[in-house]
Amino acid sequence: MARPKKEDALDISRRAVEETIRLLGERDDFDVPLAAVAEAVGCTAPALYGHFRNKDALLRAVHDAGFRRLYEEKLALSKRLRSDPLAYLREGTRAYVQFAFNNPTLYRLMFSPPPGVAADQDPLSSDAGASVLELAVKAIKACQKRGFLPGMDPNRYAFTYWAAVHGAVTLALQNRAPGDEARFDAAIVVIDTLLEIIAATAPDRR
Amino acid sequence: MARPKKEDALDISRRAVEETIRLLGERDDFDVPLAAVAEAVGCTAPALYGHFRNKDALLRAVHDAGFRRLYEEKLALSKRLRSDPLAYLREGTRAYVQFAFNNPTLYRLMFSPPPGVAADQDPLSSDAGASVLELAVKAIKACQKRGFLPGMDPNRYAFTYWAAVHGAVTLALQNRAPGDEARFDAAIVVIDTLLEIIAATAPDRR
DNA sequence: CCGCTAACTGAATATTGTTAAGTTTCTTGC
DNA sequence: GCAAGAAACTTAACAATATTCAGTTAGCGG
Repeated sequence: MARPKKEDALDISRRAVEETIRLLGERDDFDVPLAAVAEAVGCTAPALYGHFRNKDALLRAVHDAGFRRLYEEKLALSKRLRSDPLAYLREGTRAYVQFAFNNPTLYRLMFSPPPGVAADQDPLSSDAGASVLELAVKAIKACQKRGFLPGMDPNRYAFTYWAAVHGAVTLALQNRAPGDEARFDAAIVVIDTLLEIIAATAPDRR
Repeated sequence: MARPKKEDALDISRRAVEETIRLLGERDDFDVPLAAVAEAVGCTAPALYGHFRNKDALLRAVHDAGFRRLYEEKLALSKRLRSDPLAYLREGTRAYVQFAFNNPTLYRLMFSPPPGVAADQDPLSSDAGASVLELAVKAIKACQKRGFLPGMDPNRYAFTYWAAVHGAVTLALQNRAPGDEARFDAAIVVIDTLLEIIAATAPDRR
């Protein structure tokens, strides 16, 4: 009873990541047992150690795959809305929030990972999170070309913008949003507030 | 070998929380073994079950104690700087960031707790986090009395402000801050950017 | 057809949260 | 004072789960 029919090695690790993401969608913490992942993939737990050094390595792969998904979703948007920077910023941010609410546990794994998962990650250069920030920087720069946020350092402002959105998302997911609005709305309100501020920085057009 | 000398029940659960906070300071995840807490307190692991229903309940107590500490630190500041709202906002935010960097694991437990710890927490009314937000609302209102942020909804703006600071802190702690500055500086820059924006909303005094 | 390697399996081990049963100390009614 | 009962802890047992180990089988080069 070893070596089933014939299984592509790449296939099994790719499927392990996919199934883990799926299983994360069904629970609210990321302590998914390795045995559950193995069963979903169709093997036993120790078999996974042939593809990942340990559980943290598997979760790190999931973490990275999450950033790739998020990046690709946002990239698709930017192609559609290249012409209107402010609309792209709004819709891109909404897509970001939507992603977080659609995959709350995955989002938590991506941004508040247990340290074993995030460990030894290069300060941020080779990290998938960097490319997400890059998108924000591009969006801010595009807004500046239309006259918004004149004279501001785009990197600095993009990081502040991203921090606000990310903070609102995590607070809302944690149910720490104020008022009686639904949690999702609380995050949307933050976006609207930020966009109002940016819009107010436009040069007068009177 | 049971029932040592005489131990106040309140004393042991208070010390369990304190020792857990201390132990959290020595590690970067919150999987501190119950046995370690028990040894620090001076009892065995099962003894803790007389004071907390389970480990999650202990961590929830730690979570709440963290908010109380944060709240008290900020409250002390507000008494000293009541006269200058913008300075209070700046210093209070710096104290907030300082707290997060001084107690990174505790901060993560407070704001990204495993769901078992945060569970059944009233939407937010009876939560200690609400009082922290209250401080932000008061600070924003005080700023408005001095002419800043005219006409804005203070609750909405306070939440956005808090979200930005919280987001910057978590991103910085996760080493996802951009550029080559130290992580702490990255969070400070966000504060400065936010304060610049608020200052720019003041009515002209020319 | 033979050995060799890769890749997986079942069983074993270690850690850790939790429960069970027993024991000692304190308290309280008499 | 003292016996009965409750309180609060102990040690031992249990359960879940990550990880390791030794064995076994499938495919492949000769």
